Amino acid sequence: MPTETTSTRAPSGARSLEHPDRADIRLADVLHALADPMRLRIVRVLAAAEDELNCADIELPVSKSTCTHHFRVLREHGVIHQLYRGTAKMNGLRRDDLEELFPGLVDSVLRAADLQAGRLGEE
Amino acid sequence: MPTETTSTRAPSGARSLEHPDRADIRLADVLHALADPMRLRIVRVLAAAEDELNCADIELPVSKSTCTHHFRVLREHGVIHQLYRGTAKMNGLRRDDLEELFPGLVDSVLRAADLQAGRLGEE
DNA sequence: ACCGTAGTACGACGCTTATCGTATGAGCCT
DNA sequence: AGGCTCATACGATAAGCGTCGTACTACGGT
Repeated sequence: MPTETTSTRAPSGARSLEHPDRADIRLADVLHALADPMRLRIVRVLAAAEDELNCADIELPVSKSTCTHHFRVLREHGVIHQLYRGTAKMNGLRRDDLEELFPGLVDSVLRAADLQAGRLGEE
Repeated sequence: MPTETTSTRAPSGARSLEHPDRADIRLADVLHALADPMRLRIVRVLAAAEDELNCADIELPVSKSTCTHHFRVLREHGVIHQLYRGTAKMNGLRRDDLEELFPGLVDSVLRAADLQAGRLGEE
């Protein structure tokens, strides 16, 4: 595809991101997504925030590409949803879907993370 | 070591296994341990059993060495405890420790696994 | 029309992991 | 004592993952 740029696969206005249907979210995948310290950190920040957050709003000690990678893992495993708004990409927890599928799971993980952070003297 | 057989490193009577102290158990490690389908299966069986279980009591579609591997991961990450009884090795969930560290976490994971199994028509 | 900013794509690298097979060790039973 | 069974140790192998840097795309503002 030499000269054409927009017809490659672009749908319409906003770029679209692939999200798994609720029914396709697997427990092992969710646990795996949460098992990484960096991603757990992202999820904690997202859970604490009222609104959806920009990727860059979450400070992480990793490069931008690595950051993209972690957000994608979270999205593809059904933990967060993402959508483009202008040049930014907004992120939010899929609380409703997860609560419906695995009642109480996310809350207990977040609570466990809080408790452990307190125990270890972090925040 | 040609002729010597027993002095290689054998301690005393019962072989001893390394377990992490409760304070050293990390949430990310526990989640990681539970994120594998095979190990989640082991944990579910262990949770359903009243008594401690022999390794071989849990049927897994993997080789024996792989089985040993998964049990060790669960033990080293603080999810189960193991002890030798005669020729067998008994396994049990570290329910108390985990409940103290991460209240409700194990229960919600087990419940989530049950729900998902029901949804997928397995058991 | 241009540039800057936000994020992606892609390839690379090193480490971890899930799996296996075979050989070995530890304890029970006859 | 000898054999049986449960489980380990030790490679080996192949796949996956976290990380990075650089090059690229997509929007929005001036």
